[in-house]
Amino acid sequence: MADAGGTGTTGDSLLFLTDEQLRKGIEAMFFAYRGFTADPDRILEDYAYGRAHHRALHFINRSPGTTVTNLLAILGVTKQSLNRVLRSLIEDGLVESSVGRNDKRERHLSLTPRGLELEKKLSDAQTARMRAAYRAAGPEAVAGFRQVLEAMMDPDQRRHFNLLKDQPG
Amino acid sequence: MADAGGTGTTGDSLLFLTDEQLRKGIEAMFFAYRGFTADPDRILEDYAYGRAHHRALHFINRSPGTTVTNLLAILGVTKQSLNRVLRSLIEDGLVESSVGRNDKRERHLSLTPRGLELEKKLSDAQTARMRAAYRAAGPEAVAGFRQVLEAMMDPDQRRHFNLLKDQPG
DNA sequence: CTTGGAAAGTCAACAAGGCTGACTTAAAAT
DNA sequence: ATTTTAAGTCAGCCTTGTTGACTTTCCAAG
Repeated sequence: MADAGGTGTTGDSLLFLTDEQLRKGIEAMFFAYRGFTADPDRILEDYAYGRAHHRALHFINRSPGTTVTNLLAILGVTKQSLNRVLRSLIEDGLVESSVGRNDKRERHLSLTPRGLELEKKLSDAQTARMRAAYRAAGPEAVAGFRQVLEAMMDPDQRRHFNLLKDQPG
Repeated sequence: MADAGGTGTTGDSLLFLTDEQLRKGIEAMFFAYRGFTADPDRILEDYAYGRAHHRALHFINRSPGTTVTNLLAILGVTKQSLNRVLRSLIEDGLVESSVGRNDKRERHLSLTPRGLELEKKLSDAQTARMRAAYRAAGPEAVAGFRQVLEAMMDPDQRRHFNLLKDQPG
């Protein structure tokens, strides 16, 4: 923690590493995450679903045909937690679970037309805010935003994040 | 939604506003927020406290003497939710609640030495990750990170965020 | 001085969504 | 044939959010 205050002897400006700046970054994450989830949350109320359902819909849409095990690793929750959410989505006809071809133990998950519809509704709401923020901040700010977020992830999370990259979606 | 794909006629590069880029931003927020909370969460386990306790400690530390009403507005939860958390922190001697001078209905909240100690422990853990991420990404990336986060906030949240700015803390 | 309303706190009940632990079934791998 | 893996289920618990109803305290306006 030497020179964390940035007032030391390094000529290079490290003022962006002061405790005050870091604290503000923490607070920015807190307030921004609330905005980030606010719009989908409002929509989900009408469906008696929660954030957990949204996450499942998002990542199944993102990687159609993914297995339950893979989804568990991405979401970082227990099998029981995910199962509760998945069961209701399957019962309601938003998600389809099909037995694996090669390995019949696996279940491959995909969205039904109704599932795609809700996912799009949620995604549109969340993306609208994101787009406005991106547009307001500009491309260079967005690049920085993405760099810092990626650096904040745990290595495992970053691996999952990068595996999602550039998929045909 | 016109030209959201960025393949249209605008000569200006709007590739950072493609649906794919926005989706990646959403996923980056999700994975990064998990990293963001991971370290404090581990510490809180030892104290039988949760994230809600951490948030209360953080903002009381940030604005010593703040009132319950102000804290409610910042945290965006109900009085009952906050009260449960606050009560346990007061009972355990981490937070002090004192009757207001001018308005004796108000309670002014501040951290006790023990409260300061835990807040520092949590803050140090969270700040360490933040500092590493900032350092890895560099000052310009950090500026962009902050710009985008601020643009994502709801106006009310942004107001609270900016009121916290540059306090003597 | 009385009264209306704001601030704070409390009690009860409930829901979402995490968790652990124990257990079953089916199929793949050894 | 046995072990391991993938999936699913049941039961129970915790945290943290919610509503609604209610009390106490106290400022401020009529």
